[in-house]
Amino acid sequence: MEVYNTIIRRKQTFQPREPGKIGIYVCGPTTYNYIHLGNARPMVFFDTVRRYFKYKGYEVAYIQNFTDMDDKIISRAREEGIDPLVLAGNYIAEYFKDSDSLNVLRADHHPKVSEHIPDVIAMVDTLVQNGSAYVVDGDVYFEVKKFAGYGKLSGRAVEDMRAGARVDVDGRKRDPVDFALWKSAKPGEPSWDSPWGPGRPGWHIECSAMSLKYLGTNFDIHGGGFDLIFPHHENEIAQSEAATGEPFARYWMHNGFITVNEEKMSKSLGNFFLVRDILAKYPGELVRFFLLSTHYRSPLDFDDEKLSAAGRGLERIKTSMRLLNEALAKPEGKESAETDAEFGAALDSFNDSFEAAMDDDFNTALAISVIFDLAREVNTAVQRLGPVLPPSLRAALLKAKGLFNTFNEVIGIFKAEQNTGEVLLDGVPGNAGGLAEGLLDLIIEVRQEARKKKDWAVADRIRDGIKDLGIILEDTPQGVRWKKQL
RNA sequence: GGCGACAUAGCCAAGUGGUAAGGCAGAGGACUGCAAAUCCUCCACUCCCCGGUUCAAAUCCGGGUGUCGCCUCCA
Repeated sequence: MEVYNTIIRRKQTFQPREPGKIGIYVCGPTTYNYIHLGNARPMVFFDTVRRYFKYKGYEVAYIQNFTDMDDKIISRAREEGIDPLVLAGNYIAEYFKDSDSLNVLRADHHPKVSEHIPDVIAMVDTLVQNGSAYVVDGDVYFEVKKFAGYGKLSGRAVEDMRAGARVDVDGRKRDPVDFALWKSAKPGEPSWDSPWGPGRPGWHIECSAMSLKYLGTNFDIHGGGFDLIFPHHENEIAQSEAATGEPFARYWMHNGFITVNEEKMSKSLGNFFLVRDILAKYPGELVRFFLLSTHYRSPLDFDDEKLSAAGRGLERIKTSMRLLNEALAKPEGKESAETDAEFGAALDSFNDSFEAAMDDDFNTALAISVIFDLAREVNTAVQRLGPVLPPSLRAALLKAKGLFNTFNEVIGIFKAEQNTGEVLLDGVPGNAGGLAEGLLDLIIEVRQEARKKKDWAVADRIRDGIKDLGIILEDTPQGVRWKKQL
């Protein structure tokens, strides 16, 4: 399979460090707020990468960190008058609520900086000892000019960076491009003891320390958003390779941005959408589907209309699943001569197409188009079906169902239980749901009686009225089907 | 200023040398009491513009225009 590697700027045949095993490290959020859609893209995308490798039979170690200690967390905690780690912990809990909604599986480890201070200190110490870093008044800086390969990921020359430095130079640094490994604590700031005095880790060092701890050197995939290429990942490479003397990561994968009105969505621009707020209006699977419907390296513009349009497409796939299950529920009947042989044959090609798409740098947009092709094929086969199901068609439908499930295992856009089309009413679990559904069944029954009497005025009034409440009724030869409006 | 990415129909979006996937919207038809859902048909002589290479280019090369991003915390 081919994977685009940022460090060489082109696709490359993927070869894991060890056959059959893959280690992935993805940079997670700084937890001082709820996550926004821009954070969700790498979560969903790399989750899909991980799912696909598993599907391919690899043993995957998937690590995603939380930055639970940094300047923004400290200032936010100060505003709210609570302990920074408590604040960060709260948002980590909220993070998981959102990631669950997006069908993102838990990582094998979710390391936090605050719990890896000894690892960070050991690494910084190594860098100081071997001359890659220097200490100034309790701060420790990495000396960029000591690392010959600096700039290899982002394709920049150190000279250019000096020329373009926009920020006031910290006079204590030997060179403007040097960056902090350890920051001494100002009065009142949380801190840990270290050989250089009380302080806390710089931003970049945590990812180096934790990825190396869990995955070792030269691990397979390091991922994150495009904006992390420089300086974050560039610095990670420098400090990691300077510390270990070995290659850091083999493949660097970076997802493109979510934009709003063609502008980058970001916390600093203030034009971000919280996942939480989007989830209040749209199902998590739809958000996930939307995020995967564009190739991960392309920018993705977000607005309600685009999400809705994607929703109508997703609905088509779900409808197909529902029709498929309805057909499978029919009693078995006689083999009919005209059973569509092409159907079975067409099915065979879908799995190959799906894998080919995913093998080509995780082309989820193309992979999803294969799901649409499958849906059409299923719908066509089911369309002319009578009251009974011939055995050969049953076999083919079961095969199609297996394909849907396989694809879904990777893409993760619907939950298995939802395949039947049994959609729960909004926010009414348990008894209340039973009540709501009971009322719904009753009103449908009444409407059927009206239809029997050809009282179309009453029948239509019920259908229209119920639609305003968000329930769509569909009359079919087999009876009435209802579903929640998206 | 330095570095980089992208430009495909009304919209979203695949496609990196062989003659334009898929989805949404739209038009017509089948089905339906009418709808909905579903199916069938149609919907880019053309891929930002201009040159070039080639038997052949949306795809490669050169130039131009436009948009976006990184260089500062950011996924």
